[in-house]
Amino acid sequence: MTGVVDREARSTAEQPDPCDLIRSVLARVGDKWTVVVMDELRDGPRRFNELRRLVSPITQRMLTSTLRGLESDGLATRTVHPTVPPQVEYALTDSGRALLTIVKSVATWADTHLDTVYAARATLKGPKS
Amino acid sequence: MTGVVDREARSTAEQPDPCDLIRSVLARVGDKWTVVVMDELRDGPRRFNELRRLVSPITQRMLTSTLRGLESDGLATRTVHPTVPPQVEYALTDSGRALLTIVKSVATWADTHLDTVYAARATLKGPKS
DNA sequence: CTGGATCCATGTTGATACTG
DNA sequence: CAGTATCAACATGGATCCAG
Repeated sequence: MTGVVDREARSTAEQPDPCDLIRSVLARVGDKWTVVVMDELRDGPRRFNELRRLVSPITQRMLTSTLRGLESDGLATRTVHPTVPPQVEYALTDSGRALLTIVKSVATWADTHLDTVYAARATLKGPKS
Repeated sequence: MTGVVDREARSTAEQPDPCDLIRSVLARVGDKWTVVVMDELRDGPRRFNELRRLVSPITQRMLTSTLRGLESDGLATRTVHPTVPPQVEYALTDSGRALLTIVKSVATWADTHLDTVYAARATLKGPKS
């Protein structure tokens, strides 16, 4: 990532390392469920089981852990409504929304370069030896 | 990813599923080494052990596997020079370069939202109970 | 309804040694 | 130089059961 983020620029609040953060973000959007969940939050807040249904075959454990991940990076918020039965709403933050936009540009990239990718994969499989 | 890629649009060459491809790309850039390696290829071709040194504590096994991954998605090329000792050069393709650009926008995002992320992480750790 | 806790199968990574 | 092969450590995800 040289040249992308000035590692020594920010004066005092020198947290771990910007590069680590970048990697952790990439790892997060690279995991199995995060992006799908974020995408389901694009139109507004969703409740836990609502997401569970929308994201189809995700397990509770994974949904919980995915949401905790989003929350812990400030990409989504968790709002508990003290009703009975309990209701919990999740919503994207502005940060999350901004990141989702970037992720969608990856989707666009994929769409644009479909041929390249499949061609490359096919070549490695069996170019007729 | 609803709305990003029209799942049914492309007529005949219906490979697996664009969504799968998107996920596989996200997973690739989300892994530990891919982006770092790509970034080292940004200024031109590099040889195997050259990359090995540049990417510091990467193991041969991981470098090989990372490069194979890039190659298999058409993000980088592998050129063998039949000299002795053998020389192998890796270079980004145009696709790879385009993807790297997008990834760098994630880096920019991270830089912009540093505060949000760290604040969220700190909040989850110990908001003074 | 929301989610914590546990167990377990599987995949991924690193260390190390060996090869054309 | 540029890999491959093997094995062990670890992380990840799913299934299941329990609880506020």
